[in-house]
Amino acid sequence: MAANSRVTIAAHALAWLELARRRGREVLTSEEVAASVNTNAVIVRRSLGDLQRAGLVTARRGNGAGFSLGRPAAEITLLDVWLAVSPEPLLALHHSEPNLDCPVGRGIRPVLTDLYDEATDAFRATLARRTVDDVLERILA
Amino acid sequence: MAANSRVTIAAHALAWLELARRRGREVLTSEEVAASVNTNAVIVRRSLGDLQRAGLVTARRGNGAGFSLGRPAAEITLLDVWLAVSPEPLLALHHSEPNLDCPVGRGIRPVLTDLYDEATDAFRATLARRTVDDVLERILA
DNA sequence: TCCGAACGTAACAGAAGATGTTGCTTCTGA
DNA sequence: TCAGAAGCAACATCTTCTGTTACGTTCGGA
Repeated sequence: MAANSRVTIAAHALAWLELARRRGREVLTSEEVAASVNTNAVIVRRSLGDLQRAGLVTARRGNGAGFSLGRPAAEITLLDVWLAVSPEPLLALHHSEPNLDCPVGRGIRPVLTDLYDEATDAFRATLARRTVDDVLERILA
Repeated sequence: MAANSRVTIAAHALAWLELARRRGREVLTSEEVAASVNTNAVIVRRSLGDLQRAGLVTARRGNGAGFSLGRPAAEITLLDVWLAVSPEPLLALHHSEPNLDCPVGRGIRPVLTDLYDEATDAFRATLARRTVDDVLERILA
């Protein structure tokens, strides 16, 4: 399958929550977010559920319920979003253990793990420099 | 599915080809590579086929055939490998077009594309600093 | 205290991709 | 010509993602 689009859905929802907030609407329902993202409300609730667990949004239940930002949009980085919704590493090791009788098979996994971590750290550091506020400002520019 | 392991398979195969070369074996069959990676020979041929198209290995057919490195291991970076085998972007945009009646839906895609490209470039730059030779040296260290 | 709106979540289906397997074709050196 | 090995297509299986329905849960307000 293609890379998953969870970061995109989450970033879209957060930017939309921030824009609504600026317009005086502190709370949006999953239906309202889903209408902008063009997906199902359950997908949004799942995604925002991840963000809630990470403290990026708050969810109110009951009558008049919905989601709102858990902290200022300028203090939510794309790295926060990525960590909240992306459990998978960018690159995977072997599915089945390599042949340990071969020097390469015996030693390659920690080596690749280190190298993949280096690259992933660079990826994360770049995401950490951009916030939901940046995203919205660029959209409105 | 989890992130794919094609880069891992390819890097493993290349490191093994280089080690074999140092030991005096210029050519390995897909069966021999598969034995080290612990997978099927067809998987190896598919993977090395990608690398061949990128010029990283050469394949000889016929009797006594097999694969060998297309250029020195110190001149094959992990970025070369990644580009040869990874067609998918690290982060995907929306599966279905967002709602264009919403300001966020209308403007978010190019913004996220730019931000994802930034992060992906950082990831690539890190991979570009490591070669197959580095991988093998670390394995043997 | 009850009701309704909306979140939380489980269950399921469909689509797509990755891996693995078999079998056949093609190439080429000996 | 022959045998070994790559190339390649077809298929099965497994997993993940997305989408959908359904139902339980929570809580403000009448």
